[in-house]
Amino acid sequence: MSLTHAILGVLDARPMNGYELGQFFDSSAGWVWSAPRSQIYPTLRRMEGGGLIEAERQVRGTKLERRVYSITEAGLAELRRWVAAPPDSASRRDPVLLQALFLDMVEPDVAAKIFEHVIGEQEAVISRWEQHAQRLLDKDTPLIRERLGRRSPAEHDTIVAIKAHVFEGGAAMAKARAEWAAAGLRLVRQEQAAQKIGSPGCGADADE
Amino acid sequence: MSLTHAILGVLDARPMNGYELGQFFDSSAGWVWSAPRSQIYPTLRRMEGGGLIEAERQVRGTKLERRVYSITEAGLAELRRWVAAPPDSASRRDPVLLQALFLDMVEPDVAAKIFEHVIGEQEAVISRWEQHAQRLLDKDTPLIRERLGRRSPAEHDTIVAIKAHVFEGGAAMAKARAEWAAAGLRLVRQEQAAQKIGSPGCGADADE
DNA sequence: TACACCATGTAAGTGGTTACATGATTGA
DNA sequence: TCAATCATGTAACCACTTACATGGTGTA
Repeated sequence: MSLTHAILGVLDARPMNGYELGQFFDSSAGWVWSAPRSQIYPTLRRMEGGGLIEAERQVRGTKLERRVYSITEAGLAELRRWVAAPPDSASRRDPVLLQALFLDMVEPDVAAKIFEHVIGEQEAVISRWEQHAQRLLDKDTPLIRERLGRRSPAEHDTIVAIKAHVFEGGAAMAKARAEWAAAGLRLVRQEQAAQKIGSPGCGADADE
Repeated sequence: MSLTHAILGVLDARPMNGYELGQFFDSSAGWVWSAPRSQIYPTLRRMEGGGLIEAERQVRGTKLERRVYSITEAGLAELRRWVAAPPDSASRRDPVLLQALFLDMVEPDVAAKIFEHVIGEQEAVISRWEQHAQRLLDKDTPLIRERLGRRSPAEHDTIVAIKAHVFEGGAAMAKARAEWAAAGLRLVRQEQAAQKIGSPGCGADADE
């Protein structure tokens, strides 16, 4: 139940309603975890039932009600317990690796397109993660300010260093993936070249 | 529906029954994708219904029946279609990054233990992926032999190069993760040291 | 005859996605 | 008054996990 803990971690920075949480998870800040609102609202109700968070009803205008949730002592304890527990190594399935496993079944130029697609995608991901890491180091995101406001100034540098490190990690993983795809691209380009030389019967065949 | 395609990819090497597929997905070869048998059997039935695979009933002894599935022309076409299609970039949630995001909430030595745990775990993963990559390059796994048996010898080196590249990719991702965790460990160790110097009141406080 | 392995499933539950439903408030 | 945004949900579905159920076969 990672969503529960993601929500606890956000509400530890400041109280929010479901709508705001949804916006947050949609933003780049929520890149590490995300959830549609249809999952957020029921989860909040469940968490409230479990005593991890508590709601304060507010009314905008005359009728529009919103439920602003804050983390409780029990929620804080649960968050700390979960953070300190060894992460369970669930089998990480990777659809892209699975697809690449069968790339020998298609023409080299099709395989090349797949790798190029991955490279482009990952490059966008890298810059997004890195930008956010920098913003955190600069203490320049809406949430980090609020979060730091509740902590002693002596801790501030450590806190942003750890949070930024997570986003640098996301960038690092994306880089590894992009480099892997680039190597794959070189691999299929070689294959493509070998095919061109081999096919018009201009001699010098490899293994026969 | 990645499991469907994973199964198609395996059955393209040779016909198998559900039990064998289960064994395969449990083995290191199935590290890229896995599924419990409770998911495999219904999926096979669905795929048979869809005409992607066809079953041959075999009887061992007098009563024990097994259904050996082979890929059909339609299945092969679907596999090729899926392989050539651009991978959809589903938001990749990462529970470990999420957990690390809140590591500032616990004592530095607890955070250090988490990072150490990740490092140890990833190192085991790296060697497994790398070993399998090497076995593929050596054409030395049960499945790759059967797979190559159905392809022209001229293709063999390309095929194993691509498949091995996938496992090298898995290793590369795990390495990136291990390095990230190692950097995280250095980060919290620094913090730990700063805390020790700072706490007994021996002066030289940073930011005040 | 007992144990490891072969073989195929069902059922209940979780976490997440997609689509749909409803209505209030604010500002151009 | 119209559109964008605020606000909270329900329903159906999908992929996957965990637990349970059943029985045959080969061999020590």
